[in-house]
Amino acid sequence: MNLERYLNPEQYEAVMHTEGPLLILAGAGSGKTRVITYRIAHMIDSGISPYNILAITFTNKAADEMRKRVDDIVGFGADEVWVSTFHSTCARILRRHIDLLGYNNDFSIYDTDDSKKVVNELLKKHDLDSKEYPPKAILSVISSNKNEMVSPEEAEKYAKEDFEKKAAFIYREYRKVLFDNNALDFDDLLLLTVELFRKSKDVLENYRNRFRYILVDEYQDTNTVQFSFIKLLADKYKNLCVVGDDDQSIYRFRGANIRNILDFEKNYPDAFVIKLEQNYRSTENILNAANGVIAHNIGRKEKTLWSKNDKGSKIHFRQFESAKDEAQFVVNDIYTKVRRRDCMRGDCAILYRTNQQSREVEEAMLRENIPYTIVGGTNFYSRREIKDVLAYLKTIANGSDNLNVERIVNVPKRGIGETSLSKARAYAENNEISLFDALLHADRIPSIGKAAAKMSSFASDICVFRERIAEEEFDDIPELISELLDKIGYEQYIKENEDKDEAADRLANIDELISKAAYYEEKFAEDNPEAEKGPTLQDFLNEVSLVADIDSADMSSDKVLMMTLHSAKGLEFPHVYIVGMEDGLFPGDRSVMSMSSEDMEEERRLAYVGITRAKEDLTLTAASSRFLHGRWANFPISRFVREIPEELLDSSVKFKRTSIEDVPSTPSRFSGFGFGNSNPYASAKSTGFKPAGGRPYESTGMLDKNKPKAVAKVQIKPTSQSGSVYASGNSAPTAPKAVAKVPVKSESKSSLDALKSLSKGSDLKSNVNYKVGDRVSHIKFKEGVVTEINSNENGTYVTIVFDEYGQRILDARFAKLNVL
DNA sequence: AACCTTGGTGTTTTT
DNA sequence: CACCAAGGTT
Repeated sequence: MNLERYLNPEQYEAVMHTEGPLLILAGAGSGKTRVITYRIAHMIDSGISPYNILAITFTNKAADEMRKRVDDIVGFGADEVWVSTFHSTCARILRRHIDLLGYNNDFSIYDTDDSKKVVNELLKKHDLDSKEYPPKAILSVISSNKNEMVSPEEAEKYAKEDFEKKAAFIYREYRKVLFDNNALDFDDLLLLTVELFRKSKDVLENYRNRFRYILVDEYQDTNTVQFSFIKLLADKYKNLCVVGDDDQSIYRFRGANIRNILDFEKNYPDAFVIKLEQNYRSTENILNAANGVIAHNIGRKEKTLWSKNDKGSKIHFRQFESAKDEAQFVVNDIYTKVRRRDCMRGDCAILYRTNQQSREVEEAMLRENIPYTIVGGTNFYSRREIKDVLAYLKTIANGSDNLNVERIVNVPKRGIGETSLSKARAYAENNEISLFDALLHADRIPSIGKAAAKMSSFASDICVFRERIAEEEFDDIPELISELLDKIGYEQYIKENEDKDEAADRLANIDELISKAAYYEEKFAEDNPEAEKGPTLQDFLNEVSLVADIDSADMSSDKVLMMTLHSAKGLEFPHVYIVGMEDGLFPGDRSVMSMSSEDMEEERRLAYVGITRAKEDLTLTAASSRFLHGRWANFPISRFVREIPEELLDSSVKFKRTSIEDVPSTPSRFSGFGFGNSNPYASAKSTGFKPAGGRPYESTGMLDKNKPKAVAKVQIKPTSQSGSVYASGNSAPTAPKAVAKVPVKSESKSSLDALKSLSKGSDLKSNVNYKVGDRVSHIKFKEGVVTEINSNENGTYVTIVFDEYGQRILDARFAKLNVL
């Protein structure tokens, strides 16, 4: 490999320095990923066994990408490198050895919701008022204690005020409950792995010898327990390379300790330090804007990013009257750029401080029919139907998990109510058995009556699945899930208890889960070419518990991306919009009011991260007032905008509101169709057009849920050459030109729901892109031939004869079929 | 036992 | 506003 051709001198040095502790201070856009991948490739090339390399990345997505890129360079061995996140790495280690700590290897992983439930129950049990002791606050105490490796006993000892004492007490109880349920929360994964290493020298020695070369990306965001984990592993060979940028440390709230990177040279006195300061990503203007902002932080490692890139255009800044105008401006701007062929939709990202800000922008996107993807928000895996199914799977895997048993024991309804359940609970507690075991032998519970039969039938159904897994009767996890759903009648339960749209949504999500399982099976087979068996149920549960929102984001289809500034870390886009640049929002209330310089500096780093995502074009927007926390409030322009050197901004009205007439608009788009037609005032408010007479914009037209009977005339217009119609989520492949009359349902909870169901209506129809006789492929059932397509009032159903699975009738809305 | 209404509450960011 | 929890009703 002639590496010098591909790397600058500093990068080259970092790649070649494979032995001993190494700190790479990599400024934003300085080719960090390039260095890491070439470094791993070089190591493999120079004879180091890929089996001895551990690379910790921040997300699973980054891990997959890194493996792929290494593979592209060396062509072999990349799949033997252990690349994954802290949490996944620890989960894998614990699945093998946690019995040494008294847990069972089939442990469940609890998410934040689960943890919150446990805390709530504990508060109730000990008669503590949840107002005086907010579960959220308690949880954050528990979490930071775990991150700092403080035991409940120590926490109780050091607690001074009443709240601290009670929190420490709940912490102790919480640990007990999780242990009894054989469950681990996110923090436990790290903490218990460190405990394991300290307890078992054999296990530690084993992993030390395995991971002789360790690489940690995004090192500025590691917390104390992660630091210990790495230090324990690396202490024998000391081949530890950490990569990071202290200016991009944005996870203090979850325990990240910026001192880990600032003090690296103190912890490893013989550490070699390399600074990467040449930026290859952004225009000079963008880079200077970022430098101008971050310069206001003190106590950073001194570095100056520079670039040979062009100046580029200036930073655009606009302030609007409301968040709605702001959103409309951004959406119009993207529309215009795309139409002018300045860029593709997928080149544009809209970033915001808080997830709820996505709402206003999403509405504008839907109004203009621009395809988009929202990363994050309500996590797929925290949806009710998904949690239900996963709770069944977790119960099958781990019978001690009372929390998940409670969730599903009467879902779908099987007539097991609170009274009989509390008897079962009491029985379990008195006999020191799990709730599940109590249910299984419900006939032994005193005075329980006819609920006993229902309970034991529920429990034995679960047991049957357990046995069948042990007997290897299921080919794969999708099959297991499908049979489970059949057995418990989940689909029927959803259809009976939700209205049609909602039911369709939920069933689509379940279908998505099955697809994810199928995809995971494939990925597992690729990653473990030697494996004779597929992944276990525990493997799958690991995977789904530890996915980040960003991991499953589809970046390749041409859609505008919307995400929080946090999620955008590590990514780059030609065109970046940051909305909500307001003091009080960004920087947030807390940091403004508390005036804690640490909070404020972290917000500023977040601004720095946001700005440096942009390659060519950066647009910052603000609203002078917005509806927040249930009321209208006024917001001044963010100090971070003011910290950008004035000459870099394009706006002549820099600190004045852009009046609505100044919003550049694209008139042709709004003539003839669109929501605006049904109400000129709504149109005016959202697009910047004033209706004749200049009346004030008080009406929100059909988007107002107080006018439920409104009928919107919508033309779904093709927005690309291929003529696709889009909604959030999956794109649909055909282009109906028809004008659809869609009633806005009175139950619509919000204007957003109304808009969504409108675009979904068109989406569903257009989803059928195949006809009788077509050969199609399905993610689970592989290939087959369409023999029949039927529509009735419930929807469209496709009959397909699959090569391997025979005839199936699938709901056209959910089946993801590709024409071959 | 299941459903519906009301009221009170909270509000960053995420594995 | 939007979500959840508790209480009252069928």
